[in-house]
Amino acid sequence: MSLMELLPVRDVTACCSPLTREAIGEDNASNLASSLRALADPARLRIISMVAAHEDAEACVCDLTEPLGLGQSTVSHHLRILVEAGYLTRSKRGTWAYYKLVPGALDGVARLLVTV
Amino acid sequence: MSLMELLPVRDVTACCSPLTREAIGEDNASNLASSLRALADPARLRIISMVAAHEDAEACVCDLTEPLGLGQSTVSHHLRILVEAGYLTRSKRGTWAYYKLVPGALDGVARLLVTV
DNA sequence: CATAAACATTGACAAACGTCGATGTATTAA
DNA sequence: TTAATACATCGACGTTTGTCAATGTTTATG
Repeated sequence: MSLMELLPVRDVTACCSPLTREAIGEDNASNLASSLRALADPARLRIISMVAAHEDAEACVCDLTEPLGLGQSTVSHHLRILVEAGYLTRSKRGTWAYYKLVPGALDGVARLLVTV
Repeated sequence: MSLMELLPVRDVTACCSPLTREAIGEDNASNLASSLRALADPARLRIISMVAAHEDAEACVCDLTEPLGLGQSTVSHHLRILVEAGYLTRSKRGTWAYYKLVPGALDGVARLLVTV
């Protein structure tokens, strides 16, 4: 178990000014890189997109496994990364775990990339 | 030498609609993931930021090596990834290689992440 | 031509990553 | 209580990644 797993979920929006506005510091660069690395995977991008497109804008693991063409444990793994990075929330109801987008999380990282 | 190196530099802006607007396809997810993976490294984020902050908004390898605290070959490696991903251009003058931001490249990927 | 400078490329290595199958853990249903 | 379902976690694996030292390449200079 790494240290990262014990820390609270990352708040992507609480950071620095846009990347090209002023020279980014070492720590902010590492944080932003972590946020981007969580997004930089085809399966995880599709998960985010599928969650957003799903009714009530939430989805359980079972909704994602088959369309992704990945094993259940792999999907759980990706969801975990997205939750820890602050892009998704998890709420358990019965035996199901429902995942939702965190409002503003994607916009927060997008804001840091924009140059205009 | 991989196939990727022979292809023209990726155009990040020529892609799909925002990630959360409609379900992203498999190919678009892979392409966007590649674009994000190129950004998802602290050294490369700092390179982009330093190039933007440098005078005339361009910098050579020698400008970057020391502040990054990385070897010259490592910096060249990162620059290569950023050029191939379409974020930087390279122009050689004399023995120097000058790197500049590709206008709109960062905004293109930011646009795909934004939800509003 | 010979040397030096700036950069690219190669090869090697350890660390991180994506995937899977197997197992563990709640929760519901019979 | 037993069985089944939905999901998380673990262990193992092949692949990719970031880094460096060494070498190759190009351009300017003596």
